[in-house]
Amino acid sequence: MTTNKKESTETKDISFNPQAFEAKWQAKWEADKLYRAVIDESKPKHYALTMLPYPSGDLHIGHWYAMTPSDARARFMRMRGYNVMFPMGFDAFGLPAEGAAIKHNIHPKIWTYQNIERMEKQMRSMGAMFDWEREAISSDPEYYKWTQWFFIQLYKKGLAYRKKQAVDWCPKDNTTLAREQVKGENRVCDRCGTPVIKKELEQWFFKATKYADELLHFEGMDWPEYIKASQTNWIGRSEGASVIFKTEIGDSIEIFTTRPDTLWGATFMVMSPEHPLVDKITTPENAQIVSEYKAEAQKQTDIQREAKDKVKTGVFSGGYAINPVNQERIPIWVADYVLMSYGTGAIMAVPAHDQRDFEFARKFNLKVIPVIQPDGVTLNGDTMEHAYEHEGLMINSGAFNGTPATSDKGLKNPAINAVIKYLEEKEIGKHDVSYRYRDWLISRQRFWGAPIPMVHCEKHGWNPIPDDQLPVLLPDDITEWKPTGESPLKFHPTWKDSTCPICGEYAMRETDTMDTFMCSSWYHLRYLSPHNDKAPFDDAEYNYWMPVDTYTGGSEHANMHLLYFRFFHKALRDMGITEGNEPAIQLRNQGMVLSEDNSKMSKSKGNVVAPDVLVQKYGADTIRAYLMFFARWQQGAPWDSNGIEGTARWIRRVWTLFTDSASSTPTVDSAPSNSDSSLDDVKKNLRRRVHQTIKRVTHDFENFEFNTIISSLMELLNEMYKAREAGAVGTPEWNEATEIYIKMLAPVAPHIAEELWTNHLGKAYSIHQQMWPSVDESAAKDDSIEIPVQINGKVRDRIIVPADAGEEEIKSTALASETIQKYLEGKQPKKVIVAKGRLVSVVV
RNA sequence: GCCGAAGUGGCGGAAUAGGCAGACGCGCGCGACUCAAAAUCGCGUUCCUUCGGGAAUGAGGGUUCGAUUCCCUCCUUCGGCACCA
Repeated sequence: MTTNKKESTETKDISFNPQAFEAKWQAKWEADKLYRAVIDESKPKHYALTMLPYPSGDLHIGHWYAMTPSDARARFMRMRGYNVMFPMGFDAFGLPAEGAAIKHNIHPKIWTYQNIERMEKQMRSMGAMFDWEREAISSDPEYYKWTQWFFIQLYKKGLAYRKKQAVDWCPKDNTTLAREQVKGENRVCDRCGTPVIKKELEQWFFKATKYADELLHFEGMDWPEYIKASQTNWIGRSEGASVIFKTEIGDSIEIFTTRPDTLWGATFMVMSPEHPLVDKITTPENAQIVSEYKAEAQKQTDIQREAKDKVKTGVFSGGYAINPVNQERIPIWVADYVLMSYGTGAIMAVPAHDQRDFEFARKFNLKVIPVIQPDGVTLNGDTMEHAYEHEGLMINSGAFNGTPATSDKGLKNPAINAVIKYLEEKEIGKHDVSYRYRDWLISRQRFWGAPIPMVHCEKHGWNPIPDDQLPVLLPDDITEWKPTGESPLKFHPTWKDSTCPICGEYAMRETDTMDTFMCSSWYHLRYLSPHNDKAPFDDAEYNYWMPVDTYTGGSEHANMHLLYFRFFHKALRDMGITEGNEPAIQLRNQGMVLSEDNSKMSKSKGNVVAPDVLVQKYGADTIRAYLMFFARWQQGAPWDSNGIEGTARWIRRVWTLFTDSASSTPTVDSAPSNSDSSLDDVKKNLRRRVHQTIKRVTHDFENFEFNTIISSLMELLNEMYKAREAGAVGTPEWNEATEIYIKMLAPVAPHIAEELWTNHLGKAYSIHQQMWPSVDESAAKDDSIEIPVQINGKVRDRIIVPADAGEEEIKSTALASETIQKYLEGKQPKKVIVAKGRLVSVVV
C-alpha cells in the first residue's frame, strides 16, 4: 500500500485505500451536521429507531449487523425525501457494571462511562447517520430523573403498587426478576442462565395486566408474525366463566373454568396447597396429612412441581363443597397440580372431560360422570380410559341436556354460552377471562439502576419523592459492592435517610432500584429532547416525530422489552402523556451472526469476530455491505471470513471502475466490433439494466431484503464492466449509469460513495443530500425477450420475440421453430398455451 | 401437546398474482499474467448419464398444459407457550 501511495503522489490516488477517506468524511459530515434531524413540516417524517446497546465494553459484530443495515435503510428513506431521525444512545444501567465494580473495585459509573466513550468511537467508525445531538444515556441523572418521574406518574395513577408475594429470584445475580426474565422449562435467569428460586418478598409492581387484553391487539401494526404470536402466547388469554362454589361450612370458593358447560360433571374440587382457605376447610381428622402435604409442596421447586410427566399427588381435606348447579356434595382435595399463580388457585374438577382431573380421579377413586356425549359412543364414567375432551351433546345436565358443545372457545360455543347465561341469571357465576400474564415486577436489589423514588414513613406509609427533589441521585461514595441479596444502597451510612413529604418527619428511602427495562421503555421518547429539564420530552417534537415508523432490533426481546415498551406507551397514553395506541408501527428483527462453527459467539469461547480488526483491514463500507449481503438479514447465518473477500472484491471493483482513467479508453484487443450500431445496442442495454436495477433495489430496500440489493448492484457493476469494454465510457448513458450507481451505493457504502461523487466525479457535496434515482419505465422495458417453449412441460427450445408481441405472434414463432417441429414429429399439438412474455407450453 | 417461522447445489442464498430452478457471492477446478507467489483477469462448477437424454427445491399424494410457489398428509429444524383449569 505504501508503494501505491508513492506512485500516485503527482496524480489522483486511484488505489483503493478506505482508511484515506473514511475518517475524513465522518468528521466532515459531523462538522456539517449532515444528519442532524430537526423538525421540518415541509417534509414527511420518518423515525427510524434501532435498539440501543448496553455499554458492555466493545462493539461486536452483532451490533454492526443490527445497526448498519438499519442505517442503510434509514439513509435510503432519507434519499427518498423523508426527513429521517436515526438516533442512538445507551441502555447504561445494569448488572455487568456492578460485576466490574466487585471484580476491579471500580465504581460502576466510571466503568460504564469509559465503555460508552469507547463504543461511541467504534460506532462512529460505522459511518452511520446517527444524530449524536440526540444521544440519550439512561444512567445520566438528566435521563433517570424522568425515569423516576414516570414511576411516580404510574404510582399516582394506581399502576405502580407494592405487594408481598412469592417472586422469582436469581441466586447468582442476587436480585428478583420479572416473570418475563425467567426463561424456558428450566426456569433460568434470562441474564445468566442460573435456575431461579422463589422468595416471599414485598416488591414494587407495575399493573401491566390491566392492559392484557389490549396488548393482544395488533391492528395496524406491521410486526413480524412470530413476535405477535409469541406475545399472544405469553399473555395467554383464556375465556370462560368464574363460578362460586360454597363449602358446607359456608365459605365461598371462586373458581375459573374454560368449560362451564361441564359444571354438572364436577365431582370434586381441588385447591392449591397455598390457597388461603385450605386450613379453614381442612377437618381436624385430616389436618395432619394436609399440613404434611403443604410442607412437602413448599420444599419442591417450581420445576419439580410443574414437571409435565409427574404423577399426580394430593390429599383429601375432609371438607365438602356444594356444586351450585345440581347441589351435589363434592369433596375438596388439596393437590399441587393446581397452581396458586393462575386463576383463583382452586378448580372444579371434571374428570370425565379433563385429562388431568381424570388421572387424579382414577388415582384416588373419585366419581367420574360424563356430561358431554360424543356422537355414536356412550361414555361410561366407570370404565372410560381417558377424559373425553372433544365435542358432543350435553347430558346429565338437567335442562341443558341436548345442547351442542362444539370445539369453539368461549361464548362462541353454544353450550358454554347457554350455561354462562344461566350462571349469570342465578348469580352464581359470570363470563370471565383469565390470563397467564403477570404484573411486571420492577424492584431490583442492585445498585446500578434508577433508584425507586419512594420514601417510607412510619406514620404515612409510602409516598413519592416530590418532583422538585428529582432525581434521586445514586451516591458516588459507595465502597462495598458485594451482593448480599439487598441493594448496596441499603448499607450506605446516610443515603437512605430522608423526610416524609407529608409530615416532614424521618422517612426511609426505598433502596431498591428499577429494572433497567423500565429505562428502555421510554428511551425513544427521550431522543425527542434529550436535554429537556422541564419535561421528559417536548410536545412539538413528539407531535412531529412519533410514532416510530421503523423499529429494528433483536427478536430475543419479543416478550420482554417489546412488551414493556407497548405497555408503557399505553399507560402513558392513559395519563395523557402520549397519543396513539402503539409506540412503533413497523418492526423488523435481524437474525443472529453465529460464529464460523455455527455456535453462538461468546467471549468465553473466544470465537467473537471483532469489527475493529475488520474495519482496519477492509474499511467500514465493505463490512457494511458484507453484513447486508451474506445472509437474509432477518434470519442471520454463521460468519464466513472467506466470504467477505467477495464483497471486498466488489467494493474494489466499484472503486476501480469509477476512478481508473483507463476506463475511458477501451483496450484494443478486447473490444469487439466497434460499429455504431453495436455501440447503440450496448448503450441501450446499459440504460435498461440501470433502470431495472433501480426498480429492484428500491423494492428490496423497502422490504428489508438487503442481500439482493447487493447482488443487484454486483450484477449491474458486471454489466458496466462489459459496457466499458464495448466502448460506452463517456457517453451520456455511461454518465447517467455512473451517477445512478453511486446514488444507489450511497446508503450501503456511504464513504466510498461520497469520495467517488465529490472527489472523483466532481459533483456537489454531498451524495447524501441527493434524491434517490427514479425509474424511467420506458428505458427499463425490454425490446425483445427470450422465452422458453415447453413440450409437455419440458423446455425444448427458446425463441426470441419482441417484448410487446401478441399471443398469436408468439405462438406462430414458437411453432415455426425447427427444434419444436422436430419434437412434434408432424403431430398436431392438442393445445398451445401462451403465457405472454413468459413461456409457451405445447401439449401433444 | 398447542401457537408461529422455515426446509432449494459442498456453503450463504436467488427465483413465489403458478411459467426457463440454482441469480449474486463463497468454495472448488482449469487457464492467462508472474522466475515464483499473492493480487488481478478469463472460463467452468446441482446430480446421474450409454452424451440421446434423464432426475432434482425435506417425504408422499392432489389440483394444473405447467408447482420451489396453491391444497392435503407426514417428517425435520428453529422460536414461543405448556399440569394455565
